[in-house]
Amino acid sequence: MFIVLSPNSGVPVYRQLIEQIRLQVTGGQLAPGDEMPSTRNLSAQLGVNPMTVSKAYTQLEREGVLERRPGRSLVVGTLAPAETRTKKLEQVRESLATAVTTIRQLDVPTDEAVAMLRKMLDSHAKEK
Amino acid sequence: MFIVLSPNSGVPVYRQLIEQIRLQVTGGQLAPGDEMPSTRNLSAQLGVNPMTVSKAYTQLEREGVLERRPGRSLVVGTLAPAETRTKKLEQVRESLATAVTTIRQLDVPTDEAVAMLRKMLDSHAKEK
DNA sequence: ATTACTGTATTATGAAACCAATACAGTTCG
DNA sequence: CGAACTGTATTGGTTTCATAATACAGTAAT
Repeated sequence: MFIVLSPNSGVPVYRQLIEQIRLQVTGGQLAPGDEMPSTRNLSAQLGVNPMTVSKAYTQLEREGVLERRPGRSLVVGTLAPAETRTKKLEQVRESLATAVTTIRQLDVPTDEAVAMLRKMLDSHAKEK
Repeated sequence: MFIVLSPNSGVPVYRQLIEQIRLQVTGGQLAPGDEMPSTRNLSAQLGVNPMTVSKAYTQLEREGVLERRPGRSLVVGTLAPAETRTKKLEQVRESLATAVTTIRQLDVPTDEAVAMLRKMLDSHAKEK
C-alpha cells in the first residue's frame, strides 16, 4: 500500500487516507483478501495518531471496502468495487481533468505542462 | 469573478476562496485594478459568514494578490510579470501534484499518463 | 496460560473552522 | 452632515479534527 499525506492541502488527514485507500482498491493495487497495515504500524509510519487511521479504516469498513476480523488485521473486502483497467484510467483522467482546467485557464502551453508532468513523475520515481 | 464552493471536499471554505481567486488573478480573468465583490455581497451570494470571506481576502492581501483601500472595495493588485509567471507555474505544479499521486498509486506508466494529459489538452484545444 | 499482536471505546484536551452579533474606522455621494 | 457603502476587530459559541492515554476484547502462536 502506498500513502502520501499532503499536510498543506487543507483536507483532513483521515479523508486523505480514505480517498487513497479507496483508490488503490478500485485500481486493483489492493486485492480482496489483502491485509491492511495495522493501525499502530500505519500511524507510526505516517506520523499520525492511531485513532486517526482507525477513523479512516472504520469509514472504509462501513463502505464495504474493508472487512473487519476481530483480533486480526482488517482486509480488503470482497465487496470492494471491481477493478478494471477502464476504471483505473478513468480515475487518472479525473485527476488530470482538474489539472487540465488549471493549465488552460492559465494559458500554459501544452508542451510545457506535459514536460512538467513528466519531470514530476520521474523525480518521484527517483526518490524511491 | 466566478466562485464555486465544494462543501464536501473537506477543504475549508476560506481556502477554496483563496485558491479560486488566486487562480483567476493568475489566469488574467481578474486584472490589476479590478474591484472585488464586497465581503457582505460575496458572503450573501455564497451563503457563508462575511468573516470567512474576509479571512480569505486578508490572506490574499498578505500575498499581494489583493490591495486594500480603507473605506473602499479591495482591488486586484499589480504583480510583476515575472512574479505572475512564477505563480502560474506553481499553481500548475500544485494541480499536477494531486494527479501525480493518483498516477503513482495506480501504477500507471509515465509515458501513458503523459500521453493522456497531452491528449486531453489537445482535444480541448480543438473544442474551442 | 502467557505473550504479542489486532482494532476500538472512552475520556480529556487543544486547535481550527465557521458562525453570529456588535462595533469601529474609513470613503463616497447627495 | 448624514446615509450608505467599504473592511476588520472583538467576543462568544458550536462543530470538526487530531491527539494522548488508558483500557477492553479479540486471535494466534508458543
